[in-house]
Amino acid sequence: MVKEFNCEMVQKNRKPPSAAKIDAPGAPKRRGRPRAYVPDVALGKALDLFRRDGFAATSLDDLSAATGMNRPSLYGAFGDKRELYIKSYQRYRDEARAAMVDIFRAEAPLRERLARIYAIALDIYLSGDTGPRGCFTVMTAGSEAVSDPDIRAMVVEGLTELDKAFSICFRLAKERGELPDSADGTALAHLASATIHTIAIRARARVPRKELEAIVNGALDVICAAR
Amino acid sequence: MVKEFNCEMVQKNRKPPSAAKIDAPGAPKRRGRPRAYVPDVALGKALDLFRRDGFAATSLDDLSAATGMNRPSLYGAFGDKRELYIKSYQRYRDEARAAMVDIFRAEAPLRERLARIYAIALDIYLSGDTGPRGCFTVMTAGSEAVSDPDIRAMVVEGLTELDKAFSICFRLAKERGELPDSADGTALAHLASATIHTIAIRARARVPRKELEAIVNGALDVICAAR
DNA sequence: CCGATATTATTCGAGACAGTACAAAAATCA
DNA sequence: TGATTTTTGTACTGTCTCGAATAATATCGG
Repeated sequence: MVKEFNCEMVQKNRKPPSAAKIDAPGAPKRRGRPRAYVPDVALGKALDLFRRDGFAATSLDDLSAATGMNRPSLYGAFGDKRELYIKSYQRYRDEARAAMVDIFRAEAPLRERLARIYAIALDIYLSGDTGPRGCFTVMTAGSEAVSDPDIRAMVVEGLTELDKAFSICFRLAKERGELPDSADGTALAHLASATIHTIAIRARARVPRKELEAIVNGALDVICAAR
Repeated sequence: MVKEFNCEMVQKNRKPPSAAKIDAPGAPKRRGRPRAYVPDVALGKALDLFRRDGFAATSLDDLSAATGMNRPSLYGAFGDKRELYIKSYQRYRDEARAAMVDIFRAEAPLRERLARIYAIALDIYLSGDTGPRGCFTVMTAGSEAVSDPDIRAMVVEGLTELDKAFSICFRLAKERGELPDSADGTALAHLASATIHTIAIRARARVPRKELEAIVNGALDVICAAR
């Protein structure tokens, strides 16, 4: 049974901000025993695990083994399992955003811009040593988002951020005359997001990249011919 | 850590077909102590739980409580947790198919047929006492499909079944002159499936029905205007 | 009525789980 | 050097987990 998170109780028993004070770049010399890990790479390893197995199927022992940190260090650095999941998700979003943001506004023609976005998305979704990792937003929507309001809020934000990026992309295309003014930019953006979602899901089911690319190309044919 | 299912070993230790012999309709009188449960409704309860919490976060105790069957009865009727999950998924697919199959081939005009499909999909995805249950195929793709080949095969089958249903729907529309011959039925089918997937995901994130309907309407505008 | 059969109910056990307590270790500051 | 601070490593707790073993119960065939 998934417990609803009782925010009041939980927060009362938790130290205020605590966990994971990342060292400022202008190193003011930390005091005690030095860390045996690099918080950033440890968070990356945790993200890998969560993306592969999901929240419930990932144990703290797994995370401990993958990060090389023992359990108390994990708590000290990132808080409990849920906090670590949230931080992992934020990290995922930051990476995905960084990989795509420039392309949405690039000078290239619409179709090329979109094609590059989908190529990067496929890279993200199909990567992974043990199998395709899919889209963390989509996976989180399917699992934790229903019962955990905070996580749900982040997922909704992730979904709408993508919608908006596509919207801006299509508005730009209309200004550049690549799409007629009559085209419904919002509807096209939702279709573009939907195409992202469908390839993320199919990637998880190990549908080969060639097929996913064919789906993307078909979608781009329809979207770029909108009137 | 999610264990890969070792089919050989597992199947070797398991009684041949065993579990869940559903009573034939022409009741030949069962022999021993009568069941205190109706297998079909118990399976429905199990499906509800799995849809809400996913495989990993649903315990046998939860299932036992929800079905009213104690653990040994669960095993006797459905096998272990994984088998129960698989049977639940098959049940879900059967129900979804039954709810939609007639509409795909109905005489109504294309847009109306599609609108009715999406209305039913939204009913399925938004229903649930404790929150929207989403699409079980999508949720399973996000979780178990990567590591479990059998489950993955069922998920792929579910995805392609929907693609094919939409394909047939669009072929019919072309025959009826509702779409030009030049329209790419396969691409449109994938877009239609993508729209199903995106509303399933957003439903899980508690996006309200009105917004989902707006997304559907926008998608139908584009799809039905294809040339 | 008695035996066979099939289900239920109780209980157990070995292991995994999340989270914490505590002492040892390694660095800085004085 | 010695005191302080922070992290590490080990061990522990109580709970939950799945699956199975056992015994009690209820129906049917004869």
